[in-house]
Amino acid sequence: MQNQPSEIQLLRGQLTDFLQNNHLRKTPERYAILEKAVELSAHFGVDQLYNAMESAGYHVSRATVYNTLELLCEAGILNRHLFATNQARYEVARGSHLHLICRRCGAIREVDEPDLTSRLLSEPYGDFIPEYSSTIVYGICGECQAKSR
Amino acid sequence: MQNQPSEIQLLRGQLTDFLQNNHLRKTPERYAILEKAVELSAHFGVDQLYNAMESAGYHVSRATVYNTLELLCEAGILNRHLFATNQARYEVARGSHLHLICRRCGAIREVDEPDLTSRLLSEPYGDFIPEYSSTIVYGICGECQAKSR
DNA sequence: CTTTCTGCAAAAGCTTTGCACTCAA
DNA sequence: TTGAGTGCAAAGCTTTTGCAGAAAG
Repeated sequence: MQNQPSEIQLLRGQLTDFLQNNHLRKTPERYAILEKAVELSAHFGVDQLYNAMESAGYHVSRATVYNTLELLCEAGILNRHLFATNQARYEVARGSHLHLICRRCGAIREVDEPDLTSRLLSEPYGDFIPEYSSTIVYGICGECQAKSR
Repeated sequence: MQNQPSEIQLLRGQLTDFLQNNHLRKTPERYAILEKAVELSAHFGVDQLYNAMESAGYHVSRATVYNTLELLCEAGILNRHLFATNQARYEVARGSHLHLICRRCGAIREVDEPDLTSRLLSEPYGDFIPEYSSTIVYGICGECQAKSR
């Protein structure tokens, strides 16, 4: 009897397929970055990933991090979001949820919304091919309301 | 019989109310920037507004543009979005729609979605007070598909 | 008159780019 | 062997900040 493959195993396979199909190279950096991306909590930024890898004693250049994260998006493994700040945030593409962003402090909260993504992606948009969606509700979080009182 | 007030008249009034309620000053720059913001097509960037004002012979500093656009968001007159680029985009807060963004060329297309906004804003989010929403569907536009063939 | 707001320029932060070197195929 | 990929550092953009001067109330 075989074990169920873990998420990271599936994602590694997904990356391998993507690289092969597109005649791209399977470099150790690409797999290492995928590994850390999955390990980090949701909505990580480039710097966060970079620092996490440094701390783990695995050095890659910032340029490679940028390149690889874009590649992982291209492969459909990660989604790229821009929330209140001008710093790109990434998350593993899974689940259907929206993001609550506080306009004051930038705090991000995730709210499950089971049908939202599939509904947005299944609509007809003419010749535009939808890939993933990003829904943000901007407002003020409880903590910041308390502060301004 | 009185004429219906135009949108810009309503918005000027909205700005005046906001400034008075918050004990802020009614400077000519603030009204001039509001004017241009409404005049510009949807999804304008800071630079676009700045240049438009220069062309019109009305000089304001970039810092003032930044400050005022934030103030107009605070007043609920504009909404601020971050699409694929790291350049903030603003639009007059009206209608309920989502945005299709091409991951290749960054083209923005607006699609009406009558109930989306009200649905997102009326949901219960605990102590988070929702103000406005931003829904983006990322994908590849028809033009870019044609190019890569 | 006082304090907020504006203008200017410098600084800061994220991302991209160019080039030499490395290594996957 | 060879060209895609990586590392490093510099450059590029957008946005923020600090301070002196202008002007709203």
